[in-house]
Amino acid sequence: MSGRVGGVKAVTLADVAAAAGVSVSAVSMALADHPRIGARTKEQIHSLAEQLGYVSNSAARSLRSQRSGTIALIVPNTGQHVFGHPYFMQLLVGVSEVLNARGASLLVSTNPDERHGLVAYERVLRSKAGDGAIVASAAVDDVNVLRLVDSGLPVVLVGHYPAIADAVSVAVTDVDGARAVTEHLRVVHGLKDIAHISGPMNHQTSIDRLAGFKAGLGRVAGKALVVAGDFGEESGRQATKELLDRRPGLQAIFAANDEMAYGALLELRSRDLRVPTDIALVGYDDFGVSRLTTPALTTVSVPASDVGRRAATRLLDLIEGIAQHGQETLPVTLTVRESCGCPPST
Amino acid sequence: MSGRVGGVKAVTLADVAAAAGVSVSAVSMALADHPRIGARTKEQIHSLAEQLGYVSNSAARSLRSQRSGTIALIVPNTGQHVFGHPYFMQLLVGVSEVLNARGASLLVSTNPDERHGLVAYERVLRSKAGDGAIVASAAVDDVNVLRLVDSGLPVVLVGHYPAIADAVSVAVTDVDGARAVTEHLRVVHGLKDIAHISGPMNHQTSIDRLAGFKAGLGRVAGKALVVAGDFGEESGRQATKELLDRRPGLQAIFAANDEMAYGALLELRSRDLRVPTDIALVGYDDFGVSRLTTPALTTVSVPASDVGRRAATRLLDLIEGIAQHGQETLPVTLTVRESCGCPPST
DNA sequence: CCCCTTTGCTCAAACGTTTCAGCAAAGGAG
DNA sequence: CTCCTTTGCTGAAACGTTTGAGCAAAGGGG
Repeated sequence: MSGRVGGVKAVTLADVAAAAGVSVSAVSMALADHPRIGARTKEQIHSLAEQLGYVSNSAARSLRSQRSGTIALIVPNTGQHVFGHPYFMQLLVGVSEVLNARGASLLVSTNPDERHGLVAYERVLRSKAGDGAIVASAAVDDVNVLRLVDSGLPVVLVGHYPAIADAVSVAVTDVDGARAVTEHLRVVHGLKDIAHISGPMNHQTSIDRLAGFKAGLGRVAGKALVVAGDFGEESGRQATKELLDRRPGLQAIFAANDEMAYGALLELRSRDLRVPTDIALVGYDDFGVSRLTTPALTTVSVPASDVGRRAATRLLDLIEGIAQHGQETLPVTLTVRESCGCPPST
Repeated sequence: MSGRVGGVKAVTLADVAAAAGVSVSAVSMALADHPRIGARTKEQIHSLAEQLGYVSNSAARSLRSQRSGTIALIVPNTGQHVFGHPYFMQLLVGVSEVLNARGASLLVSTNPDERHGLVAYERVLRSKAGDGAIVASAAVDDVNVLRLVDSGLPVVLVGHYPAIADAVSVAVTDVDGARAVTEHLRVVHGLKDIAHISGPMNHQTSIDRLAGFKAGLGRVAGKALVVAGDFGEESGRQATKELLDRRPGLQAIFAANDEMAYGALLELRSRDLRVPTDIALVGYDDFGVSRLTTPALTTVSVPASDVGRRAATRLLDLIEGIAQHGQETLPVTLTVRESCGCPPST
């Protein structure tokens, strides 16, 4: 055993060729199952390669074939922000499932810090480290997304980007979901005074959910009270403070995601307001633990892993030259639990 | 704009060289800040490269320099299993933070299916796609881990591997944590009849937490009741059913992770057993939402993102030739909330 | 004024693959 | 027996980079 760190002596095509007594090309072609290599030779080379533990060098292969076999998941946010949200876990589940099935690798690229929106894109885009990219959770005003799409590199966007009409993207019916949950509060529970804690307004998701909220209010929309958060739990708590101070008799809060709803729940608890008796609360996303809180949170279920699956599938198809067109939209579903005032289901 | 999919014309060193009127080597050396290149030339080349949008081709660079600038996070489980656990999110947070800071990329490698423990390792190990690997959550009897460590490739193991004494690893004080939480139940709350829902016993984490549990029971250890789960919520629920059926007057349940504790909570609720009045419940991990359940879950906080940070740091150091020795162990902390019987903290 | 060092660059090889053109041998048709 | 096709392989080039050797010019010491 060599004392050098990382001193693994790699087996190359040349080693296999020498052992088999044929040329390097023959080995390469045999392993690629090229028709012009004899069956006997192929068999021999295959078993020899196996025996020697040959694995093709991915750098050399990529260089020569202009194909890395890797796709990048680009998230223009810091690591903390990204992985902190269960949404990305679900997305990753779907993406990695498809990539595994199709023999591709996954490069996860996040931004070092909030300033350099560029970095995450560029690293992958230019260096050819990935054959294509899935871009998740970019701000609507992020010019880099546009540049990336325009560059001709295969890219699938996660989410709805009205500004980039011809992009290939996979989104969910956020407007419908937000309207549905709002209407549930208004129609089923007869609540009129409903406030919304929105996400950051430079994200389309926030815009859509806000639009759905307003639509769901129907003709009482004039009373709409909206405070923006940042999708983080603490911002949900802050927003709730503000809402309660501004509108003491508030009947319901619709938070644009579950994490902010948790923050709201904490604040409501600390003010001894009972959910849903004193005030109803609903969230959005339905990741992980919404059903474990007390009361269990009524929310909108977003099929994030399906989104990941579709995004990965379409990206791989795109890379393989199968044309993909426009926006694909997956439906969300209203998940009624107790925090809206409905009775607990067993 | 070319009509071809992915038809991005890459700018190479040769293009920059031509524009600058120097050789390719000069450009390469200038960009690498080699001392034998004149200051004026360097400056000119740098601005020209910037202007043309040159980004080095990562495949070519890797091939020539035998360095990919990428490290792999290997998780010998399927995508679903991996990302489903908040533990990995936290790990990823730490890992990606360090990698970003040090200019490395992250390749996430999971297993296509449970059968082929090999695949996840091999893909990265041999193809040189990664300069090193962080292995998370492997079973203790996984021979591939041993092979990987023995291969000489830089590897950092997450967790405690007694069988591989000389491996570089980052773990947490699981035995201490489990003992602390058990002792809390026994000493502070005076509970004697405590059961444990363990994780799968082919994981060291489960073994350590079980050992800590037994240690924490002290001389009442004879009464120890243990049922194994699989770290999933549903298995926690099943285990709880079994425990309650076998020991009706049970005073407390210590689940080896929070997810199984959630499952236990669900089962206890459905039997109208009140926590902590009728029975105490504690978990382990403290990810995300343990404080949002009702009652808030007493648990042991595992600094998973710190583990990720340390693992990544040590791996990069290892790759750079800075020797790393043996096991590093990070402390866990007991996080007391309400489910053990302690009063709620405001 | 000559020789030696330093400076600033160029040349060429190498990393491990894939792929295309080509060539020898074998087989088949006439 | 000759010519053409097919079969089965080899040789060489190319992908874009890094790097060590080498070379010309400039500078400095004697």
